[in-house]
Amino acid sequence: MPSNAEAAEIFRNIADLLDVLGEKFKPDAYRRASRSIETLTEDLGPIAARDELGTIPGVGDAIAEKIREYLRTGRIAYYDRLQKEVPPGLVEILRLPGLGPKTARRFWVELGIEGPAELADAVAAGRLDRVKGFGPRKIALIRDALRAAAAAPPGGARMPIETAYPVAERIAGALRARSRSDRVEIAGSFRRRRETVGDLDVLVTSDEPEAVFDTFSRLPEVKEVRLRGSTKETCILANGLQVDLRVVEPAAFGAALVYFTGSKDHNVHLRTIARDRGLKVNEYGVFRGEERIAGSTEADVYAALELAYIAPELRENRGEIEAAARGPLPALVDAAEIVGDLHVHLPPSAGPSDVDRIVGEARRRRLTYVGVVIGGPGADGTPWSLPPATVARLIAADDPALRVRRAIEIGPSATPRRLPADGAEFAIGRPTAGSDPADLAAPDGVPVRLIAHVAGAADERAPRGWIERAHALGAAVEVGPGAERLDSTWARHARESGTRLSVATGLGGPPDDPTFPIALGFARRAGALRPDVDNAGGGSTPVVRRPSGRRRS
DNA sequence: GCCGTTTTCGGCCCGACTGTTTTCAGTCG
Repeated sequence: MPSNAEAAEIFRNIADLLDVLGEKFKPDAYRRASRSIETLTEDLGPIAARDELGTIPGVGDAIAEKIREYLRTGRIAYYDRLQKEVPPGLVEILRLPGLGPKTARRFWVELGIEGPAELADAVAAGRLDRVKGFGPRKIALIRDALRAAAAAPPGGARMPIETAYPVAERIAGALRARSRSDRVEIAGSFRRRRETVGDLDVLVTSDEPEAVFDTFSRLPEVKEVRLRGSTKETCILANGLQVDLRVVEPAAFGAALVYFTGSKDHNVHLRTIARDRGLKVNEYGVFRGEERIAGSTEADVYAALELAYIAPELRENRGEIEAAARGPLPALVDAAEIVGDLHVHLPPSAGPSDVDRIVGEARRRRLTYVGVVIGGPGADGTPWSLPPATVARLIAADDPALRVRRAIEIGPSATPRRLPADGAEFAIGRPTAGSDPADLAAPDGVPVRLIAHVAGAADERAPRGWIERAHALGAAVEVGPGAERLDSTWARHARESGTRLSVATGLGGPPDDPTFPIALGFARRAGALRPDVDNAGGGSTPVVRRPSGRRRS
């Protein structure tokens, strides 16, 4: 089954192989095409069917033809040929930290080394000592890299943003509290809210870089300092994540934030625009000749390039720059606009005090309504419901400032029968393994307000049917923080089909629960505006479309 | 291999850091 991810990987591998062969510009061209394909919102198949492969940034005639070949046959002959030409071990050498194409090629051509094992033998035998350009430090670095690669599984794995978020926030918080730094911001794909992050780019303004580096290096999360200069430090965390910390002056903070937030292709496009306007842009600012004309804020940088501000979540070079050149972009849904959450869970054993905790937190967050799930099929499929005393406390908590509503969860194959459906005011559809969206229906008189998917549901990778069902029921689709359960894909499909989203708030979770910022970011990446979001305020969103004849509180 | 309100040919982002150097090459992001 051809996939965008696999095609992107093939083109990335082609770039590596061309690197080793000493090609100059082709590797970058293939990498650019690979990154474009990776961030596509649509499968390659339909794009090819419409004959629109050429509209993908970085894809020209030659790569379009290779994509068609891949879609047709599942293979690319050019790739197969390159793999025969270059020993596979050389690509492994290329992927060792600190070793690049030039070095790998020299090993191959000058020493006949074709893989990591032969390289290790050469190091051990001292064959590298006599080679020009290899001093003792370099050789030690190679030895370490080989040892690390042998000990660790093949690295480079990206981490789900949900996993990286708490540690990223802890680091940022520690830097804010313990150093004399004025501004601390985590940039990179983390700030763009990609589903996964490869590393963390932390940006700090301070007039004492050394003190910032000292604080950072001593954090308990930091396992190893890999390099340290006057403006930059690179560390490895205990969980394996790499963190690049940079200290910049306040006058350059906006420019640095743009630069290190990326994406790379967004930046390259910005520089092209700058050049067209007779300007230069780098991480220090926008320059006309020697004069810096912008740099302290991101808005200044975009304005100097005659562009409207572009939200980080949109910076993927998918047309956002062209749109910003035409005028202001529509405002994406904002954290302050989220006014409620209809899908708050309490465990079946929860008591009245748990209700108070949830309600208190909802008030602190200035929400105007919450829906609490009082029953549904449990993880094992058997029905459960909250104890009557807890439900009574829920009803009592309802007041004009915070409307509290009761929900039940339903699934097509496991519609609960022994639930207090009597007290439920709306239902939340929950896809279950192997179930058919068409079968999803709530008990009589109970409106379905939301369809929320959970990890492990069989159809979560093919959400279209569920989103269509939500659309037909007039329900919203919940967006959560799960990279692996493809929440951001759900958000994109829902948005493209005009189905409303609901942003999960993580209400009731632990203090460092990343649910809300990530779910919100996924919605924003999908281009969601306030009217697209069911739980974003604006006055037009009734909490529940209530069946007629019901009590009103 | 891609791309074009300077171009269909001749460019291709740009700066920090490291190691090995007597002024620079390679790697990384």
